[in-house]
Amino acid sequence: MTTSTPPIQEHWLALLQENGYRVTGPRRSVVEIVANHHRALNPYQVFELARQRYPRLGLVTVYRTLEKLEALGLIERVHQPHGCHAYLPAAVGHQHLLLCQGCGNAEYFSGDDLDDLIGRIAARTGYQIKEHWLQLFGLCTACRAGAQ
Amino acid sequence: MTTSTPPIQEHWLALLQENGYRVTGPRRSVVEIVANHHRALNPYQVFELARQRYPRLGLVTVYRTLEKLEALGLIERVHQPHGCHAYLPAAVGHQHLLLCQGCGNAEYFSGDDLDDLIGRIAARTGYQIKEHWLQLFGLCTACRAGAQ
DNA sequence: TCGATATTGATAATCGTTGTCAATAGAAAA
DNA sequence: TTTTCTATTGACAACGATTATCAATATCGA
Repeated sequence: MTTSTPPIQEHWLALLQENGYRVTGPRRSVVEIVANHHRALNPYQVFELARQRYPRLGLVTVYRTLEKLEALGLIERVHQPHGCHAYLPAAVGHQHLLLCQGCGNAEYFSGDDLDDLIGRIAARTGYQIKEHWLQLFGLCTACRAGAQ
Repeated sequence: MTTSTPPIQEHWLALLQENGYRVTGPRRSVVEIVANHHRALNPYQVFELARQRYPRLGLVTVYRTLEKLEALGLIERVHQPHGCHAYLPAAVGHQHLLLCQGCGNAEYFSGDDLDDLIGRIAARTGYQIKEHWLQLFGLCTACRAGAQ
């Protein structure tokens, strides 16, 4: 039996390659961490985790890699009450975030139903609404059970 | 004719007083700026504006005053794509933000209608949802007309 | 295998924010 | 009013997070 590499990770590395970037050891380690986590990680957290794979890794390289991944639309910044510099694999299409306040787990959901609300607000205020942010915070099933 | 001081400002100063804080020149200048602006201002912007009223004002005092105003629930932090450290006079009750991408103007609106959506997501995901953030971005009437 | 050059890590520089402290000023009491 | 206590102030230093610099290194096409 062979341990297969998660496809997301390979996709990201291929995309870096296709865009003229080199695929290096440090970048592999960063991609591996961010692509396979379900919770928002800030640059230092990524550094600490990725360093276990690639011990010579420098923090600066983490910043630079995250910058490129964000530019390619592979990750996106998450705003939270405590810190606005954590990243998650980007959603497919336009989705919203559901964050667990217990374990930090993040899930996307699609909330198309906002159109009505947005239409009403637009009509009431005269604004032309171009974008919206919606995020829900709560406790996931596991944390509800555990944190009783 | 007497130029009357806006009531919000007086209310804030009174509340500072009631909570055992002293009402000082520097604080007056900060309160005057934040209480009377319709757009989110970061500490340095507050500093620059308030300094016009009270030239000896120090930046550190702005930070400390904003801290107190936030603790008293008089202002709240606004998260935006470019910067998460700007403040606005707090909403009355639970409201959402509508921000103009042109002039930066900020308005609150109530979006009670989210209950349905939140209920659906809770049912679908098993999460117990405790909080939510909703922000709309767009162009206000004036900016729509001007920025043609 | 080689070579051009993108990338790296170490270091320094910068920015925004918070801590320190003597001087000052608010406000209650005399 | 004047006095007195002490919260508050601004200047300065310290700090953490992020960005710039640069010689050494590693990638990947030739």
